[in-house]
Amino acid sequence: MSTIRGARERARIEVTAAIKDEARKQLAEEGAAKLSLRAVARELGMVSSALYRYFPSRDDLLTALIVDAFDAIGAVAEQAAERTEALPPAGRWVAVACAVREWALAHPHEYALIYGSPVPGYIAPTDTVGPASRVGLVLIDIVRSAVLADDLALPPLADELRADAERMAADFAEGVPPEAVAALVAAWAQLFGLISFELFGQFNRVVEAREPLFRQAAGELARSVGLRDSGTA
Amino acid sequence: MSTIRGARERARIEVTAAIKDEARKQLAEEGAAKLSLRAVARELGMVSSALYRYFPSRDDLLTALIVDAFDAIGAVAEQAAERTEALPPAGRWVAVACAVREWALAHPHEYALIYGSPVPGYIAPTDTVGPASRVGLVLIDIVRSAVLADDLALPPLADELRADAERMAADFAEGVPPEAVAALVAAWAQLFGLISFELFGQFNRVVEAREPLFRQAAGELARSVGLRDSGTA
DNA sequence: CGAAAGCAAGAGCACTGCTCTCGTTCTTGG
DNA sequence: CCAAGAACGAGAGCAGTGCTCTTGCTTTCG
Repeated sequence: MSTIRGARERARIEVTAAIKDEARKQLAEEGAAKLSLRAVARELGMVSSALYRYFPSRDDLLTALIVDAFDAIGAVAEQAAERTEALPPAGRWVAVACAVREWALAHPHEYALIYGSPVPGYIAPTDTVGPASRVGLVLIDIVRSAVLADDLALPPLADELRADAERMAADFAEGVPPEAVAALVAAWAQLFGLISFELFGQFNRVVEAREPLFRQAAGELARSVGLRDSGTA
Repeated sequence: MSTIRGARERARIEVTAAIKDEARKQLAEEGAAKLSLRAVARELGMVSSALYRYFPSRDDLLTALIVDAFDAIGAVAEQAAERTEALPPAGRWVAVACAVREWALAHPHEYALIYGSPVPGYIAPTDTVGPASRVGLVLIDIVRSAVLADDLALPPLADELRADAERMAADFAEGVPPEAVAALVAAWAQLFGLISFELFGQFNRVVEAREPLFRQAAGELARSVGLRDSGTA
């Protein structure tokens, strides 16, 4: 599959990429709200209606950017995990968290696009769920690789939570005990809460030492999912 | 101050309130992106230009809604804290957290307005910082009221964080030890991370038992700031 | 009472997303 | 190989937006 049949198909791929690049550029400069199809077309030297041959609507363009952003932040997380494979799990956890945070700081508008308020009538197309889960899967993997070596003492689960935690474990975190899965999902959300507060201005006039605070909190989150600082393996 | 001088002034207040109400209604239905000045004016039976006598721009209208939303969620938090004054601190913490979450679930678009991605060129007018800090102040108060009775064992702070934590304690959390202040600020962000993930769809197809998960995580966050479950007031 | 300030209305500008039509160009099956 | 058909870019146009400016009317107040 994906063999390029002719000049037309090749051109289509290139133009599609050019549109996304220009859109990403405008997104980085002005934010999603100011992203204008007409401005993108103008900058590319084509007329606005021509753009609809490639994206059926503005929302579809945004969706494409969303998928790309999820993939980018997912790739960053995966790379950080690979790069630190030798480290103890808690260290890997913090490394992944810091990598994600740094990507967010470097691409604030793209981060806002995927972890801020859903922009349009917030449909969540099915093609976003795959890329969207990559960061989470990295965190799960780190915990999974550690859970065998470490007998963890996690807080017991309430009954209503236990059943769902077992389902989650079966669904996407096989081999991880339910207590850890529940803590993991919560820690996942909390990690992005820290990043969002920093990025969206909630820490303005409050926190100055943001990187140290993030490291400290990420380290505590690692503990909360059962990773010990002096973890063996 | 604030004595109503005449019919004109009284009318101005009423019209301003009517505009905000209609805007809030449209915000709740369609979200901030779709909020249209012209539609608000239309619904109110006036012409769009007349609206500019009351709000100099669309962003100013949004800012007014933001302030109101911060006040509303702050009031909810304060009420929850008052209502549970007799409970042990950890219980109050969870009660406040749940109250905030429930307000968010009931007013998703208003929540997105204040804790989602900053909508316009994200200026943060000075008149928003007061209302914005009310929830945080409630949490600080709970910890402060408990810190005397409980000798807490919190993780030590890194050097770069310690200085800032001491500054924060002096600035807005007098009487709370720096370890608790750092944990508090992080827990504050993490709390809203949990709410945002649930509200913005990140938990779709992942977490089903969201309320139990939130309670569990909020309880752990209470522990993380030094509040014991069996705390003796 | 009359000047001044506050107000609503309307027209208008520049911009947006999106649709439709019309020639042109490339692709492909008979 | 060439004609039918699909893909494409350009342009005009529609409905909607935020915002400005001018024009009269009404309320306020010296």
